[in-house]
Amino acid sequence: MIRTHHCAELTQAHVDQTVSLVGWVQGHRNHGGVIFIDLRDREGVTQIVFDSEKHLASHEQAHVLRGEFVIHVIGQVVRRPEGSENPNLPTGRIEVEVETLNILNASQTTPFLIEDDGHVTEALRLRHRYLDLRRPVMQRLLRLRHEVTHQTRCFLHNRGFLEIETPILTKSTPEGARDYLVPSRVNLGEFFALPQSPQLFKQILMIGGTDRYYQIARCFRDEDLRLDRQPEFTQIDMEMSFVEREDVLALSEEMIVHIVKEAAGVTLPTPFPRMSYQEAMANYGTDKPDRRFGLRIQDLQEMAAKSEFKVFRETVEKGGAVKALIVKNGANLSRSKIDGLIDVAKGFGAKGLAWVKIAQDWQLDSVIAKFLDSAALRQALPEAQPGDLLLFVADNVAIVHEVLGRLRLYLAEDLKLIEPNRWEPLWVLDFPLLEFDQETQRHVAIHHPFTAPREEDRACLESNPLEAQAQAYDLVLNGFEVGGGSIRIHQPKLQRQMFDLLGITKDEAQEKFGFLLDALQFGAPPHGGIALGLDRLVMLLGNTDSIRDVIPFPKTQRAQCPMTEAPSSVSADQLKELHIRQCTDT
RNA sequence: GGGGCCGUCGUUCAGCCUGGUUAGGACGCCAGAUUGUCAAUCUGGAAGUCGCGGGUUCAAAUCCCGUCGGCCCCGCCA
Repeated sequence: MIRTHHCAELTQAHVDQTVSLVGWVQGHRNHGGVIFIDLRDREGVTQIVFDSEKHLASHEQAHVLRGEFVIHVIGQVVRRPEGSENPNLPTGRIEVEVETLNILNASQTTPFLIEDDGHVTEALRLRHRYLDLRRPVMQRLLRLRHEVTHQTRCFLHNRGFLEIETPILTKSTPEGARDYLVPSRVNLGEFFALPQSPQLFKQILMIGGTDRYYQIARCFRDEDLRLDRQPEFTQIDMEMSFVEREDVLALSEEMIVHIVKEAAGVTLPTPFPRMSYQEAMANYGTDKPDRRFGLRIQDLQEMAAKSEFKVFRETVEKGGAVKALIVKNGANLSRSKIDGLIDVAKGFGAKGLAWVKIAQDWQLDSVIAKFLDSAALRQALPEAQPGDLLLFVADNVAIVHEVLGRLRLYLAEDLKLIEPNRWEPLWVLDFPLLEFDQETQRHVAIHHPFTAPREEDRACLESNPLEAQAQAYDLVLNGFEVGGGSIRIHQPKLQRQMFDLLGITKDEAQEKFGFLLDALQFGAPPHGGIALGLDRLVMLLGNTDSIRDVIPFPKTQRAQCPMTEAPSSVSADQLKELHIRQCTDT
């Protein structure tokens, strides 16, 4: 070993020892007769000193050192002179007087400084990710991610789960996201698909008698990117046999609490609150409510129906909805600020945004005040008080929820309603099984086609399938969907019925999912599971605002890697071997 | 496919609205000075096709059009 210690290790206890350190030159402070350098490695920083009076040769050598040179030094640990300790550094009470300097590698001047608060554009960071990763912030996030996966493995191992790998080269499936395709040279004209999730394999594993499976599984979806979405991402994927919904919820809740506590030191409030999908939509306008702040959506249907305000009354008469947000102490917002909110609401799809300031004694201050009955409003909104601002949207229910749901998040950000270090996990339950897709004029599964309906809804699958509820559940943390799962269909007859409802013919079903239908006929156990979004979870725990910060080598929004410049064109020979011809449609 | 913001020395920003000096600051870089710094300091210096292309104009970093790239959002993400 070249080194005897890492760069965050030395303390007063090591004084007088001769040590050997390696690392990167973080900065140099040249005082003439003495040169200070911060030596950095993964663990931290130690100050090393080149003193011309003590070690003239190494001091002479040290003049060539520049940022990010890789060096090896041997020297004595000494206590720093009185008054020159650095309390901000764990190693700040000591330094190493260098006797021998060995330059292991030089470095060009870096395109940006290796420091946490360096203002650098992300594009440049990604192009030189090897430099970006040297920053302590990134080291911290890499380590956090490792801790999360490590704790996951510890927990699930102790609960009897087996870690099992499933294929990366697999079969394209018709439903869901776009597949990434991989041509097969051996089977010309045919393609593998990269898995969107290991869904079918984990079900097959249950049928294979594995009982409890998990995998830190890479998943691929060829869809557009967002700040919390990458084309390849990682799921903590798990499945259990002979379980009901409560079993999966209980075990995954316990697991999350364990991981988050052990990996990040965060204590989540337990038990996790639960909310139906209907409740989430009605109160928060989304299926992933951020409950770190209030600002719940208020229903004003009754009041609006009787209102003299034509927009409200006619909306109700036409079957629409009228709902509102109560902005606490919002009456002091300026008119121009409110005009800004109106524009924001329009941007979210609203035709308009009515507003009312509640003044002293429930006097209403608004351009529509004369149409509104203060007493009726007061009765409809028991939580509202003088000093508050009311924001109304009247439209069809879907738009009202969309607009108020997004406006709610906008206001939380804008008015700084979210206290830091607050954690709000939430189970969202009772999802509908199906929804009707106007575009294709057919039913589509809300979760996926293998999700079981509630037992009591089996009958209405035939008569009124849109009424059926799924045995599905989502885990929401601070407004992000960090997990989802369901109890699966384990009876072939029900699975066929489901495919029928989705408009998948028998032939199609057999061609695409035949192996599952076959397997279900040979004694498939009841089973269910869940998949957690590892990247999103680490992003939240790491208190960073982009999924790219917790993926070592992420893609940009155009799904490219700035460092490797993937994807790239390939040689004509490679294509020829695969019998692939490129056509350029213009 | 659509909407929004952004692009200026190595980096990060100002300048652009209201066209007109030599495009400016900070950090970094280079050279010199300096024995207790840790955002070291002091002195001096180098460094810019103003993303790219076209247009308007006597004159474009600045106005207009297009295009490329980055980010955010809608669609999409069973």
